[in-house]
Amino acid sequence: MVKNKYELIYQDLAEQIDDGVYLVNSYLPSENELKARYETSRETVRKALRELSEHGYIQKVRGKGSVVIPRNKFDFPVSGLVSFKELAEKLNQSVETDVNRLQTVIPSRHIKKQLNLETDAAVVEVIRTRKLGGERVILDKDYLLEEKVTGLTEAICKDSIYHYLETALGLVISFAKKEITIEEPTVEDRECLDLDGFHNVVVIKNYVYLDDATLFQYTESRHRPDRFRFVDFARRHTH
Amino acid sequence: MVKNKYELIYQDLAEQIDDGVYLVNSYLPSENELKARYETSRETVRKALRELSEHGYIQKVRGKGSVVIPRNKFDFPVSGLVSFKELAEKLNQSVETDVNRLQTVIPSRHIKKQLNLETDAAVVEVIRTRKLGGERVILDKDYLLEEKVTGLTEAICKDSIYHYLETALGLVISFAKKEITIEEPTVEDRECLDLDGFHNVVVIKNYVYLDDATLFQYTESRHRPDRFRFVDFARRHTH
DNA sequence: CAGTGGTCTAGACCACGCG
DNA sequence: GCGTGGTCTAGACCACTGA
Repeated sequence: MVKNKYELIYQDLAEQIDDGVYLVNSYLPSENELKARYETSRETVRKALRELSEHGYIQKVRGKGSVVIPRNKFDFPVSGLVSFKELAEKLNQSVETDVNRLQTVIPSRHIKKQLNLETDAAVVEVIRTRKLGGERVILDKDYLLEEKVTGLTEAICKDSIYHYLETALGLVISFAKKEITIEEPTVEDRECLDLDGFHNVVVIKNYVYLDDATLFQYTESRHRPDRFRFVDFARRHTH
Repeated sequence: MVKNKYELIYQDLAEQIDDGVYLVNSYLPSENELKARYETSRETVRKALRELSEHGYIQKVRGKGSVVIPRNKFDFPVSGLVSFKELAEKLNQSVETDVNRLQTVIPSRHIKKQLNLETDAAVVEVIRTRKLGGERVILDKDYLLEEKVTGLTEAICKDSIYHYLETALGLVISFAKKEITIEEPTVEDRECLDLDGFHNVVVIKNYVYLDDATLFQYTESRHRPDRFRFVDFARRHTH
């Protein structure tokens, strides 16, 4: 697997920041210095720095340089489109997934609308509960276009759907639109989650798109409120 | 106010997408075509297209072109660091802000920790309630470094603090780290909000940084759950 | 095959920070 | 004035798409 030059520079610098080679509030070497060090052009260095900036590693200050900014390595990275399995690995928590349902269905009107379907294309419905510390705290309902996701099995759903799609099927997940709201629990929520005394659930609706800009998945992730946390890094855009 | 070339191209294309000149699922002109049309270099066109892509206007597909993707113009843009006033204008709702408190204080230990203060630097505390349709549904608690925000008045707080900082004081807000959780209402929440029967509040903690990478504001925004909605556009990052 | 976007280069000029 | 990052250019080569 050959990497791009800017990708190598990005990873090298990101690793050094994570390892404390460059401390928070200190400056990275200047662009000219990096250009010499990596034997490349300045635009290539700048591309790596741009990615570091977008991902919350550095802040560029005109006339001065690139400052390393604070970054909690173990934060919940929902905003970057991370799957539950990847997340669980980062958090290093005891987690478990139960597959309640896995079937191909003709989508209901509601699901057709969410997936923007004109025709009666078949849809794979996956319903899973996620346990943290033995309690069922997340209910995930996925609806995927069947034509794109052949060969889903219960074992795959217990592991990671994304991992399967990306490695086995070669699909490239590109972007998602996400919506977070607070709702009253449904009957299904009460059945599938250990809600104890909680009066609300946090609902995350996800519309996931592939590389070629086609919408191929709609997901509802329903969380018990005490176990929900969302962190985000946002840059201010003025246009 | 002179604009950069890529900024002009960005705005021109964004406007045309919003106006339906380029429809969802259709392609923008190719980079070479745009380069000729705007009489510029390809890298400059690419910079404009990169911004469109980051902001959820287009998806670039190799070998084919830039596809316009769906985008709800009136969505709640919390993720881009937008102030309540800017938001209210977009939503075109009847909104009102009450300033409950505006004072300079020696920060408590908790606030010092949030703002990462070593010394006893003075902090301006602003507490506001936001009304939507006559009901008090948001409680905003802001803590700003006093040395940076001289001259705050109640009238400014009723309008928009960000607007004052950016225009009158020339501060440049650059990025923020945000955390969303669900909590039990405090006594203060019960006093300041019309909670009716709601058992939870949505708490958004914001750590806001300036241009020069200094942390200068900590904000807690406490929402009644039925009036809370957060939407986000996220690209998948694989590194 | 021609056309598209992705990467990379070498160089130019500008705006800003700081001494 | 010097070093920093920000913008812009003209050109090269590659990888991918689709006819």
